[in-house]
Amino acid sequence: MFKTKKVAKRELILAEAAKLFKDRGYSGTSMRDLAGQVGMEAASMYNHIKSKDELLDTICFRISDTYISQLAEIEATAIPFSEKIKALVRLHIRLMVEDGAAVSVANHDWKYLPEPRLTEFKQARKNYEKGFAALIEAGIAAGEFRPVNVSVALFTVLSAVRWVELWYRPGRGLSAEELENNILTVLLGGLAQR
Amino acid sequence: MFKTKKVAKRELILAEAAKLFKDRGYSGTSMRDLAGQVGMEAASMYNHIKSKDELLDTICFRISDTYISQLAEIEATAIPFSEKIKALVRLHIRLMVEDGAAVSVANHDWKYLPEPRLTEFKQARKNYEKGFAALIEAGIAAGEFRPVNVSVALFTVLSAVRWVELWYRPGRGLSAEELENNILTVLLGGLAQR
DNA sequence: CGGATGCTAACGAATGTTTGTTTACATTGT
DNA sequence: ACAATGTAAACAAACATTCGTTAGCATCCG
Repeated sequence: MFKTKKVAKRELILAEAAKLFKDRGYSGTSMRDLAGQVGMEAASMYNHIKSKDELLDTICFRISDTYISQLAEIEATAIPFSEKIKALVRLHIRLMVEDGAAVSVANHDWKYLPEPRLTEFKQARKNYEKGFAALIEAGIAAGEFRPVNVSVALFTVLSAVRWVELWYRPGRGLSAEELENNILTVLLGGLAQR
Repeated sequence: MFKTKKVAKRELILAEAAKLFKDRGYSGTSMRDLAGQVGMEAASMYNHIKSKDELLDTICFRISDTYISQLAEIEATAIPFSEKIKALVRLHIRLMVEDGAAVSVANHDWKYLPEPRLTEFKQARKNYEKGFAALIEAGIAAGEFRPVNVSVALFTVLSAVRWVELWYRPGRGLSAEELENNILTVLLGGLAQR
């Protein structure tokens, strides 16, 4: 007997939890709400999960780990810095489109992580930002980017991608590819006509 | 006898509520937490406020009203479209710097507004976005902006300003003015060297 | 005096989680 | 082949705690 069923149920709970956490927030979502969405009683979920905290932990760190490993991969690739930034922006957009609920939770509800995981998460994010900033800085040094304040550029780019979670619905108007191209045009080329 | 004292206490409660809602979220903040921050018992606050919902309502609509009235003012001013966009971006940054907690609450916790105020808030925001988008569209038509997707440009600009609430601390490194200039450079001129 | 403002105590409802039990099915021993 | 055993997964009920809010009473101040 394999536990494929059990894993599937756990994944179902995680997926529904991400959706509810995104819509109502972590504190605003009760285990009974979640159970209703999953299709069982709240108590029954504890056959598949350890706690509400654990759900949040799993959702947040899966996203965090994805970003970190992808950053390492891009750092190791021999392409111009502008292409590295593009690849990172594309990664953000793609993850947002494909797993928007989880990304949203990792962006907003990480603060409800209990210690010591909260500190670990913040550290991981800081490391990611540091790596991202280093790419921008190197791009400026290489003459590929304009000499703007690195932190401002970093956070402007990171934030400019967040609205996708709030607004974008695939199959309604823009395709994911058009979305990427438009955002990259604004971020890299700027709004003003040259 | 005037109620200046009562109003002052009410404003204190509102200010502390905005701070706590920002840090812990609306659902994650209890009235006892808030009372502790204000310096009285939870029950005592009800001499100054009607309910927890009312706090959220006041915080959200004060911000919303500010944006709407300022947009109307900018729309009525005879300046180039690029200057109108600049003025709006500056407004967002300035409000974020001056009243970051309230802006953050209006950005994130509006979804906990009870009906019918929730619908009113969403409608107000939609109207604001429509007005903002019209300015971008007119700017493109006038040849001031590059012909990008208007919605993408709108949300990219609106989001690019949100990180200020998460990251920027006045008096640490950048001044508010440098901040504005750097963000405007990235958004209007783009990251890439021309 | 009398209203404004604070407190303690308490309310019912909702919270995350544990307990005890049942059902259904897979595995084992013979 | 089949009863015995083990286990996964669901449930209802209850746990202690916390929630927003109200009631009743004290105290201060003009």
